[in-house]
Order: sequence, then structure tokens, then C-alpha cells
Amino acid sequence: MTEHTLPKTYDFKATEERIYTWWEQQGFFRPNNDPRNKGFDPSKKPFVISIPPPNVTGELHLGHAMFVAMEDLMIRYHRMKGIPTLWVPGTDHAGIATQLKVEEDILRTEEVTRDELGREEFLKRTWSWKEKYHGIISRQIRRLGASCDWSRERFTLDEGLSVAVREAFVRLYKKGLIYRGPRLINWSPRLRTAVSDLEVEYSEEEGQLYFFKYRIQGSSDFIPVATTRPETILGDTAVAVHPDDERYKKFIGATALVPMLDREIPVIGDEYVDREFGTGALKITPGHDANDYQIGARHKLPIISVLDQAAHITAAGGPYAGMDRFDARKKLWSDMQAAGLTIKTERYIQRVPRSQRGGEIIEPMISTQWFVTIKPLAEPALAAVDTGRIKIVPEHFTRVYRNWMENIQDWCISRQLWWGHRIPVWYAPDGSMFCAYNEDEARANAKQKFGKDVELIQDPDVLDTWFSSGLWPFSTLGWPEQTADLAYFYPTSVLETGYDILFFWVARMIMMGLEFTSQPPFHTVYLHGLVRDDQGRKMSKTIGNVIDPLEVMDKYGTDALRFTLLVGSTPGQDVNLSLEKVAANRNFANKLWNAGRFVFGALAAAPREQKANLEWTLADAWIWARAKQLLTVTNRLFENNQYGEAGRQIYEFFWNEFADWYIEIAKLQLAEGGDRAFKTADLLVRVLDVSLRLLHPFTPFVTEELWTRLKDAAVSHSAKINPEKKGIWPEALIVADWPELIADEGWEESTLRNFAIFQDLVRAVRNLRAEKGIKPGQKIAAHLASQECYDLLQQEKAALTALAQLDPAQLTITKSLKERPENMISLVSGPVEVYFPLSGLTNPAEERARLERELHDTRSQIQRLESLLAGDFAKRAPAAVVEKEKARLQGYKTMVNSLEEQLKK
RNA sequence: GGGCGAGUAGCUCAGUUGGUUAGAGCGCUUCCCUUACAAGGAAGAAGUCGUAGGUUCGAGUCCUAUCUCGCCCA
Repeated sequence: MTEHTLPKTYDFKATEERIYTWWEQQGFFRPNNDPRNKGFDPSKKPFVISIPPPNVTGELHLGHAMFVAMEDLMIRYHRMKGIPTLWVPGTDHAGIATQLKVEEDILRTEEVTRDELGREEFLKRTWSWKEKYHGIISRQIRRLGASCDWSRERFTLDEGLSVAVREAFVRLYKKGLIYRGPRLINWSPRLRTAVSDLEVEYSEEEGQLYFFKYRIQGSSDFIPVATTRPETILGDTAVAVHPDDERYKKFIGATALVPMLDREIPVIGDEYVDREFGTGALKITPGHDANDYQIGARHKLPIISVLDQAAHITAAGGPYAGMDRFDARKKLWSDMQAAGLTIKTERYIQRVPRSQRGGEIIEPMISTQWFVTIKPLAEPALAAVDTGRIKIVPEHFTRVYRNWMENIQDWCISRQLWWGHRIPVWYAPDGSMFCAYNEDEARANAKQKFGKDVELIQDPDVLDTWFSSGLWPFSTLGWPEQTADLAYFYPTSVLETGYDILFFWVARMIMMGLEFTSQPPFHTVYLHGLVRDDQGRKMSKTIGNVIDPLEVMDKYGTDALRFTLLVGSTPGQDVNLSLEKVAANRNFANKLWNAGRFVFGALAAAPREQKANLEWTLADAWIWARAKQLLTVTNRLFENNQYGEAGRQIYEFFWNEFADWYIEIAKLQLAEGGDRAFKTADLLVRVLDVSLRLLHPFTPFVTEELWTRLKDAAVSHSAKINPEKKGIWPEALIVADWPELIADEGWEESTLRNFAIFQDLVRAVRNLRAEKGIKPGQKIAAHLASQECYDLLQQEKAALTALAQLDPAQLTITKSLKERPENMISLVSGPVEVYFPLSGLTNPAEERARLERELHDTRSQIQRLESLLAGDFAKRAPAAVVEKEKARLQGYKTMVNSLEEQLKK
């Protein structure tokens, strides 16, 4: 295989699917130490992630791309470290979201509603929907390169997980932590279901503040009151004023009359009332407002529900009964106007509660629902984080978590939906409840209680989807069964997800995990940011700025998308994705590809073995020293979850050092042939190998493809060229060893210093060439003089002439100059003086000015350093830091001498 | 009202035990189709790191105050 057989650009389309299929077929995604297999060793500690299960609603978005990229990176890294690694995939039934989709679908295709279809038929439709979209979403997750163990895939509604949900419910029920009762909850009138506090989003919207009169019975007085929702007037059961309010306190104890209904309600005093807001008096509707509900409880006020499940006015609304909530608002207000009870309306920005799904306005209302008593669960969950048993990355989310946990409210878990886990409670005709694992058990219990068989009806409601998601880390491993998987893989290691579901999901998993398994379900929570558009706006269909990951992958490849998401982000920080960035990273993949092509070609042309073992050249030693530094740095960054920074470091090493400098010099070394070519090819292979290993977790496809080719090329060429310590190339990069740290051997520091001098010199010459407009191909004569770097310059002569385009026949190197050359352009690069006999291009005045500018800059540096070293710095700073500055000062002094000499002529 | 985050080059962002000359990509200027790569190469311009104090030999990095923007919760 030579570079000629490889296309000039990396063709991800021809690569990704083939490689993924191969990985999966080879079984690389399964843990290398598996309780299912013989020879299993339970003492090896595994690394485990449970996937945040995507909804089976069928849309792949960048949030999925983000978590797959992050988690796959962690999984691949640990797998390469040889740790038994398991990534459990799965999907979520997503009760409300999926049910909505299916309802839309059957309405469109069959023109029926779910009520017309009936529960059983509807569920059949939903299951077939699930089959279809589960297939789509899992294919897309694969497309992103996810190396999860598909043999362990789970679905929140599958049999095992349903058992887990019932188990959890029954246990909490028996423990008295689940109760049922009428409470003020958030109601979605369109979906006809309760939703939890977290499922309500508040948006600032312009509305009206309606000012009206609350007449006082038996007088002509009235209390002015303002409201944003006039229809709730029908459910008022008090008017409240501040007890110290001079305007209104005389009315406390009086009776007010509800407009249009003339229902009698008390005027009460309560310090909750904000005297500054509105009129300073408050109408109290305990049945439809959370704050009013509290006040109502304090004052033992009756609760009136004026809205039914469809948000139509109930009989309690008298003449308005049956009207839609918004129609009733208009009608009531116009009636009040006619009755002279209104004062005015004002434009007002209010916080409107809207459903997270569907966006309709949520109504707080009284409803009988199931709740989890949350405090006993929240306290240990908070402690687990506070004591460090669970670490949250980035750390500042710990405070967000605490803030929420400390103010947590009971969790409404019942949903009036069909798609989900049915609540395992049965009712006898007399209303008594039987909570059981199944109907048979409930019957048995009922029989015991009543002494005979009675008819039982199961609660029609299903559980909040997050109830089952909360069990995910252990239910996917078999809980409540004590399976081998559960014993070995639980607790899991890292939970990785977006910070937007910290409360929804992460907090609930911690609570449930501690409650049911007595262990934190994972030791680390890694939260990534949200993916936004290139201007930092949330992606939304309305703005039309949604980026479809599938399109991005079609255009630039999976690796480019993954690398962009991984490297463009910092833990917990939102990432603004732009296609330009993805394109840039596509270019990086291509750079890898072409560097690979070069190495393959070099290898093919190199001797198959060496006669004698040559010393490394400066460039050889340099790139290896840098590779070793890179290993140290990336290792530290990986251990600190700084994956993005690690990726950037590898990128810069590969492009700016390996490709830009080492490969250019390697070309010369290869051209020498013989042992030098062998040695160079060997090192090219080693550095490419290390780079591909480090990059594999970021860009798995292009690295696997290149590495396989590298392996093939090396194996077919020479057994002597092999970077593996064991001497055997691993089967695939995905299961190759993560590079081990290599200790310094003492030579590295001077190598790095010398190569930096070399680079500076090359850059200085290139700079001057550009400034003087010398054609790139034109080789020029030069004279170099340096006392301390004479040997270095001699040694690097070939590389220097090649990279700086000097004419080797007209290059002289001396330790010093006896005489200043006439009519030359000169420059100083660190310890090296450079002269170019470019008489045609010299302009003495210009040259002088340039050198003087240099001299001035250098002197000011010297001044700065001298005063620095004269002060407390020299005494207090660490010796190494001081030494560094002293050396720098020395360098500047040498330069000043050189510059002064050059200016003398 | 409570909590959290951000403000660094024209744009989008890195910069984690504080180390003295602050980086990248894109964009911009000049040049180059050189046999790995024009999805490329070389050179260059461009930032008083929001503001004001403080700690320190030393602050983009730590502390305090403040301004602006954003998010979460009530």
C-alpha cells in the first residue's frame, strides 16, 4: 500500500459505516470482563455508564450528538486503558411526548382520537410507533459512533423495567412515602393530565392587569383589587389586605361580595399581601393559585374549583358554567363593566405557566393525584453530594443541586395518560386501595380483607416517565433481581448528561438509587452544556436555526461533528455550534489522513531493517520529547475531566508540530536513505501511532481507519517497526492500549531549547524573506555566526537550508565574525547573527532603522528583567522561575551585543 | 427576591494547583497549486483579558465592590 493508492482526501462516507459494523461484529463494544463469560473476574473494577435514554419520539438532535460524543469518549478512553467497560444503551418511552406524537399521527392518518380508539387499541398503535422510532433513533446513535453494548439494550417499558417500576412503587407505598390525595397541582387542559412542577415553564408575556371593585356588604364601600386572570374571580373565597394597611385594615372581618355571583366571602388580613403591588389588596382563589392555596390553608378558607379538566367553567361559576376559560374571562369582564364593577385595565408583563410539552397554558387546580413524600429521599441525596460520595463536574452545579434539594416539594407522579407504567393500585367497590405487584396479589389481599372475592379496578393512571427513568442505572442491570450484571456493574461510574435535566433526572436517580440500593448510583455526575447556534441562541423551530446533526454528518462526517462538540466546549458551559467550526474540524480529519498518507509512503520507501542503530537527530528527539509531554498533559486533563482541553492540545501537537515541522524535516532524513531513513520511518510510525491512540476517543472513525492502514503497512513492511511494547499490533485501535506515560530521561530539556532556537531562526529568515519579497523558490546565500550555537548550526545545516530556503553552497557558519560584512542585510535571532548578501535589496537607512527598532525592544526587555530580578521577585519566587528569567535576560544581553555590533558598521 | 454562570483579537471561543512575551478556529493583509494535504503551505496585522479596588515578588487566573448579558428557582 502506498500513498498513491489512497485518495487525497479522507472519504468518511466510505469509512464510517463499514468500521462501525466491523467493531460491533467483533464484539468490541462488550466489556472485556463480562459476568456472562467464562473466566470472569469479579475483582476487576469496571467503568460503567448508563446512557441517558433518548425518547422514542424519533428525532435525533444535537443534544444526543453531544452526549454520545462525551460518553463515547469516556468509554473509549477507559476501554483503551484496559478497564472492563460497559455502556448500557436504551430508550425512554417518554409518556407525554410520545402519546402526543401518536395522537397527532392517528388523527392525521386515521382521523380518530385516542378516546375513539380506546385504550387498548391506542396502546397497540403506540407500541408499533415505538418499534419504528426506536429503530430510527438507535441507528442514529450508532451513526454517531456510540460504542455501547447493544446486547444489553433496554427500554423503560420493557418487561424487566416494568417489574422494577412496580417494585419501586410498592416499596415506597409500603414505607408510607407514596400517598394519594387532592392537592393543588399543575393541570394541562389539552392533555388532560397533571404534570409536575418541573414540567411547567414560565414565560414572560404581555397580558393585562384588570382592576375592579370588591363591594363590601351592607355599605357602599368597595375594595379595589387587581388580577391577571379575571375568570378566577368566580372561585374567590376571600379578599386579603395587609393588616397594617391604613387604607384597608378597617375592612378586615367585613364581608365582600363576589362580582356577578354575589357570593359572600370574608375580608381577611394577611402579611403576605404586598401593599405596593396593584391596588394593595388581593383576591384569594385557593382552588386555582399556589400562593392563594397557602393563604387559604392558613385561614381555613373553603376551596372552590371553577375550572374542570378541560378548563371549562364548572357549575360553581353560575351563569358562566360550561364556558371556555378565556371566553369566560371576556364575558365576565364585560358583564362586570356593565355592572359598573370595573375600574380599569393596564398592560402588564406577567409570568405565564406553560406546558413543557405543547406549550399550552397550565392551570393550577385541585385534583386527586399520587405523590411521593420527597423529604426523606432528598435528605440522603443531598448528603451524598455534600459528603463527596457523588462528585458533580463542574463543581459549581453542586450549589445548584443543593439549592433545589433544600427547597424540594412533594413530587406529583400520576399522569392521566395511557402510555406508561400503570399505577399498581387496585380499588375495591368501597374505595379501599390495594397496592400490589400484580392483580393476583391485589385480589388475594382484597380477599383477605373482605373475606371474599370482590371486584377490583386498577387505577387508570400511569406514572410520570421520570419515575422509571429514576431507576435507570440499576433497573437496566436487572434490579430488583440480584443479577450478575447488577452485582458487577452497579454502582455505575459516571452519569453524563446536560445540566438542563439535573433536577428531572439526575437528582431523582440519586434519590432512587440511595433508597433502593443503599448506594449512590454513580460516583461522578458530568454535566455538559447546551448546544446553541453560532450566535448563542437556543435552537428553535420558530427561529429556524435548528441544526440537524444528520445533515452535519452527511456534509462533514461524524468525526468532525464529534470533535467540534468535544473540543468546542468546557464542562457545564454552553457550546455555540457553527458549521464553520465543523468544517475546520473536517479539515483536521483530512490533515490526519494526509499525514497518514505521508507516513505510509515513507514506510514503503524505507529499508526493512537497520544496519546500525543511529542516534536520533535533533528533530527526532524533539518530536518525541513533545509527544511525551503531550502524554503527560493529556493524561492529567483526562483525569480531571478536561476533555476539551485535551483535544485541543492533541490537535495543536499534531498539526503545528508533527505535521508542520517534524514531517518537513523527516522528508530530508528519509531522503538520506539507509539507517537514517529507517530510523525516521520508525519514529514517524511511533508518533502517528501515539497521536491516533490519543485522538481515538474524539474521532474514532478516521483514527481507526488510519491506524488499521498503519498497522497493515507496518506489518507487511517490517517486523522491526512496531511501536507496541509487546511487539504485537493489537487487533484494532478501539481495543489498543492507551499510551503509557514515559518518564523523562534528562535529555529533553536541552533538546526542546535547541529546537526552539532552530525554529526561531527558521522563522526569522522566513520573515525576512517575506519582508524583502524574495520568491519562495529562490535559494539565498547566508552567513550565520554564533558562539554558543555553532555546533547546533553545523549539525542542523541541512534542515536549516531546506526549511529556510537557503543555498547550501553559499552558506557559511562561523563562531564569530572577524569583520563586519559590507552591504548586507543582517538580523539577530536569539543567540544567532544572520547576514544576507542581498546587495540589490538593501536600503541602508531602512536596515538601520529596523535594527534600531530591534535594539530598542531588546533593551527594554532587559530593563524590565533587570528591575524584576533586582526586586523581591528574586528572593521570593521559586528558584526555577527565577532561573528561567535570568536565562532569558542573558539571551537578551547576547542579542543586544550582536545588534550593537551590527549597527557599528 | 434567592441561586448560578458569562463578559479575553472583527466574530465564536480556549486558557484548573497564580509564574511574568495571553492562544485557537473563522475572518482580514501579502505571497505560494513545492512530489502528504489548496479541506493546503509561509509570513503578517489585530487584544490596557467589562470597570474599580485589594491580596501577592507576580493576577486573565484569587478576594471585594460594581456594571452589562444570560440561565435556573420562587
